[in-house]
Amino acid sequence: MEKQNYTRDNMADLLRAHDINPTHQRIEIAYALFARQEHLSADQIMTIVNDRHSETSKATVYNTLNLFKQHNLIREVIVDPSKVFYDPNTGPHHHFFNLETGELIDIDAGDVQIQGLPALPAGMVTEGVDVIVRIRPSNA
Amino acid sequence: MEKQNYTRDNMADLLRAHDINPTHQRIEIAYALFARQEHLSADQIMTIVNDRHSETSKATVYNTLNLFKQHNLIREVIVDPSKVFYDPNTGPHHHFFNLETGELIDIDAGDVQIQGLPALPAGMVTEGVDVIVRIRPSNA
DNA sequence: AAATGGATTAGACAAAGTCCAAATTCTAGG
DNA sequence: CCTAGAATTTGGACTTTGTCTAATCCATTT
Ligand SMILES: [Mn+2]
Ligand SMILES: [Mn+2]
Ligand SMILES: [Zn+2]
Ligand SMILES: [Zn+2]
Repeated sequence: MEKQNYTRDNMADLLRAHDINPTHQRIEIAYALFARQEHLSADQIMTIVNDRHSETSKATVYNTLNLFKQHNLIREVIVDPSKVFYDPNTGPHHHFFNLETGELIDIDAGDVQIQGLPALPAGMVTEGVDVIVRIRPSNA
Repeated sequence: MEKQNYTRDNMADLLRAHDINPTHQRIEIAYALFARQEHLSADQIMTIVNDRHSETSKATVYNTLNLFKQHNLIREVIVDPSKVFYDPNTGPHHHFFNLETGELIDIDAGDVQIQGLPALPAGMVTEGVDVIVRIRPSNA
């Protein structure tokens, strides 16, 4: 929407803005997610980041993704039973989930209303509401 | 709602009604889910089924749960990044997910309306819509 | 340059789930 | 009742995702 120039340089600024010390590896991982604006698994990110040249270990990929998550730079999407997807979009939104390809497509939450949800159990508050629309090719 | 007498005997009928050959192990696994009407992981089911006496292998637990799912006797709930929950309720419904305890609570879908979802990508049909309300204790 | 604290790493480890070939159990026919 | 064939179950190897730890590396400060 607003800014769409995702270079490695302003990845460092983005990280600093979230109180994250920008290191080589962290910049590469952030760049992989933000430049593409896609939903990626840890394994995909590891492949992308190590594709060109530099080496980033599996431990660092997981460390970094969990760090980004804690600082609200990215969020997780739980939709595939076998792996977590990491999402550079932290704004309120939902997802189409293509059951055929595993692809995720964002749905802006601004246009969506959910009505008729029952009252929360006593002493509970809502942390968030996730809507997942599972879709597949019609000619399947 | 309707029937709430879940005995091992009518588990066999239930399995036959879904074209599943009722074996000892399948009856025990179905009984674990339907008598409790809870959302259980494969590991929890394995523990329950082997608790009293008989032995059921891990392979059979997974084989059976996948078989039940294929025959629409149960459904999966994908909400915890580390394990799948199996749900004896196949009617349309959503879930509260207690982030503290991992507990799932059903929300009947009859009362819930979702409006403002965008059009599906071309050539796609909806397989289902899942709503997950993540909740946590307010005094956290 | 040395010290320090943070970051990264290899590799061991754990947990969920799948796969396979062998063994068991079930079913039908004779 | 007995047996062949089919269906089911099983132990254990294997894969994948993710975590953990102790050693190493690196950046910043003095
Ligand atoms: Mn899994
Ligand atoms: Mn996992
Ligand atoms: Zn998204
Ligand atoms: Zn449910």
